[in-house]
Amino acid sequence: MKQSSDCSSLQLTTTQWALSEAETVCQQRGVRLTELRRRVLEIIWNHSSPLGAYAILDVLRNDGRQGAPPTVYRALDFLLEQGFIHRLASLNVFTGCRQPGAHHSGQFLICRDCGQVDELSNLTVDAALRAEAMARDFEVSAQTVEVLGRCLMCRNEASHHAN
Amino acid sequence: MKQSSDCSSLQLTTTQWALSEAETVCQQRGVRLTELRRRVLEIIWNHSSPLGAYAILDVLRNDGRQGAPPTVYRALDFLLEQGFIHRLASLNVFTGCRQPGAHHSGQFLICRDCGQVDELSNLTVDAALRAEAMARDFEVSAQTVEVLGRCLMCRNEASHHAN
DNA sequence: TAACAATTGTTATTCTATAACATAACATGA
DNA sequence: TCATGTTATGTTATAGAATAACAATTGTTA
Repeated sequence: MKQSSDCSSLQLTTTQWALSEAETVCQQRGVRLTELRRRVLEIIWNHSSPLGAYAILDVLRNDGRQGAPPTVYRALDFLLEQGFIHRLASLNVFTGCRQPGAHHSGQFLICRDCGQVDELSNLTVDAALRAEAMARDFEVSAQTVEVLGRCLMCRNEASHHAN
Repeated sequence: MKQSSDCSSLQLTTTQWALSEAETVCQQRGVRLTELRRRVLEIIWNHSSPLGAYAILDVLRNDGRQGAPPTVYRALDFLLEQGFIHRLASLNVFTGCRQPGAHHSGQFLICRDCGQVDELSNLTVDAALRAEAMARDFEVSAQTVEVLGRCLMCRNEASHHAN
């Protein structure tokens, strides 16, 4: 069994942890985490909330790198394929995956105010959806589970400003 | 308790049923199901699979009606607000709601081959997501639950062509 | 080094969605 | 009925998201 390192047990930022995990997985799989791909992954993890493709492109251009949309989308496609990031369909944004390389679909709580995302792995949800699919002879290839709402901090903010 | 009519118990097409339900709900709410809104709802229900906004626009233009994107999007916004249709975020398409007016989020099985959609109302999924949210002090405003895959018919098609 | 594959650069285009303002239809009270 | 305000639609332009197609570059391997 592969022993996966845990973010909290090391003296690393989450970004550093994510990058080194990605390096490891890529080596194991014989695929290349190029400078560009690495940088895009870093940009995503450095940001507190998920980023859109064009926001990532802006950062790349700030780096001094030349680039057009395909540059970003190709890197994103790679990172998605390898399971290093997730795409949130309801917002057209990308966020780092907490179980890199696992190729899972993921479930998300998304705050519509601050944009922060909480990634869940609720087996009940997953199992219930698979059961529904099976009952209908439906072959599942991907799940999109995104819960939009407001986090505690933003609710407190809002009620505070209301006074 | 309001007695809601059921599609299968009447000699109506599903489209006719959906339109008359919408009429009723609009009257109850004092909002207007205008010719345009009614027609957009009809277009969506008449089609076997969900439609994108621009596909709907094409149909409207075929009707001879003049129109630009905002024409369609405003009608869609109204229908979404009233709970007569759903938007499938993973495909950027719109599909008729089987419980019109209920303002629920819905759960969907979407066949990536034929595009057909099955709308679920799985309480376990809903409850599990709400529980996760509550545990994190997260206030839910909408759920996006979309399962992408292949329906039985399309799987049979595929294996048949493979021979 | 030659040849091939994988990656990135570049230009253009398609698809999705909204901003902003003009016009038309509807409702309401004087 | 007409003046007024509101709601809905028409219209033009643009923003935002994603991909097609081809060129140039880099990496790898025989």
